[in-house]
Amino acid sequence: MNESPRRKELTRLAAQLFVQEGFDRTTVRMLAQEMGIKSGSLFHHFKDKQEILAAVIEEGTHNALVIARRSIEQCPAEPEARLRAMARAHLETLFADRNAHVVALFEWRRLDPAASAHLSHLRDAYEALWVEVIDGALQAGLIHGDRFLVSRFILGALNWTVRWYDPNGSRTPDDLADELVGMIMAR
Amino acid sequence: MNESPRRKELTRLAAQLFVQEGFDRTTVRMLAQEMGIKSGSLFHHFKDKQEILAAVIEEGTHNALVIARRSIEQCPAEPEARLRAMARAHLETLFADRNAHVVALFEWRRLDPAASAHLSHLRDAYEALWVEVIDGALQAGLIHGDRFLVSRFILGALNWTVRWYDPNGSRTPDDLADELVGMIMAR
DNA sequence: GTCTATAACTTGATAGAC
DNA sequence: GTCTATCAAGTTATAGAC
Repeated sequence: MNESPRRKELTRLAAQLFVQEGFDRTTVRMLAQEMGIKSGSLFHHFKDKQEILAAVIEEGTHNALVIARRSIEQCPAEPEARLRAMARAHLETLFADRNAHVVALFEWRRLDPAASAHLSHLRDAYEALWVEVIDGALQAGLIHGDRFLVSRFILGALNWTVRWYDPNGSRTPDDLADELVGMIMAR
Repeated sequence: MNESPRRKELTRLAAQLFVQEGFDRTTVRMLAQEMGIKSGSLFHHFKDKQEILAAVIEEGTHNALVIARRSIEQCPAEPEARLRAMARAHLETLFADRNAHVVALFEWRRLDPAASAHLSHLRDAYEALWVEVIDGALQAGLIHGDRFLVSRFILGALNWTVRWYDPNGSRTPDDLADELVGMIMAR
């Protein structure tokens, strides 16, 4: 993979537009303008528009995986702390980090089959990490339910925050994460 | 509002395509073909593409509201039954009913400001119904947390099922609803 | 690495006949 | 209510100069 600093910078700008407008409504002209170049020059860095999307989604998923791993390594080994750390990490990559993870979650369907197949191992690794942490919480009796469904519900609740959460409001992403974990914990 | 049977039928078909392809990628030619007419004829029924989206979203949100109201009227008045009924109704409109509610949830942002303003009362009424039911569950000590956040998390978990749930699998939408309610209930 | 210019095509929408 | 024919504008992507 091409990993020039220039390309990384352009990928970051693309992620921002993809979140604001959606992939389909974002034109190469809009991308070029945001990057301060003309639309023709874009294709020196990316083969086509699809490749820009793939680059954004790869970065977003990779970031999420790295940050989540780091978070659970650095936190106490208790199931509750690990669950909280995962939820916090997820919202951190969604709101505090760049927008790439949001694009990965909401525009995955727009990837062509080849790119999707190539990147699915990253997504699978991230979801496996979640299931692992949730398994720990289940075995500790902290939460209850089916491991698969619990993961899906928690991730759904977290992902949907993109649609309503206002980062300029009074609550921090960490507050949200803690509230969600509190909601599902047996008392 | 124009409510001819023909227009209703076309709206139903549009909803299906909007779910499959997304609003932006669905062209008026695709819509026309699905409806068995030519693209020019479409504009006899709808002023423009935006109006088709507005019609779909209005129907989807209206349906969701009607079905949810009926569900909690017909179920026992206990907080747990009502919560369960709301979750089941939500997934019913998402999967068993037509696709219009899915479009309402995932393509709301594509509405122009005028249409969004005109339809927001429907969405607000639906969300108010949720908050009402959740308030009951909170007061009964069935669940715990902030009423606003709990509503958002539950709706997020339910909405995101669209992205992973396979209606042809072994679980029914009702199973999902019950599992979700079970997950958040204090024991 | 960026520019200009443009090819090749698709888009939403209209006009007028039937 | 549907058709055909078509328009104007916008789309992705390419070619070759600098």
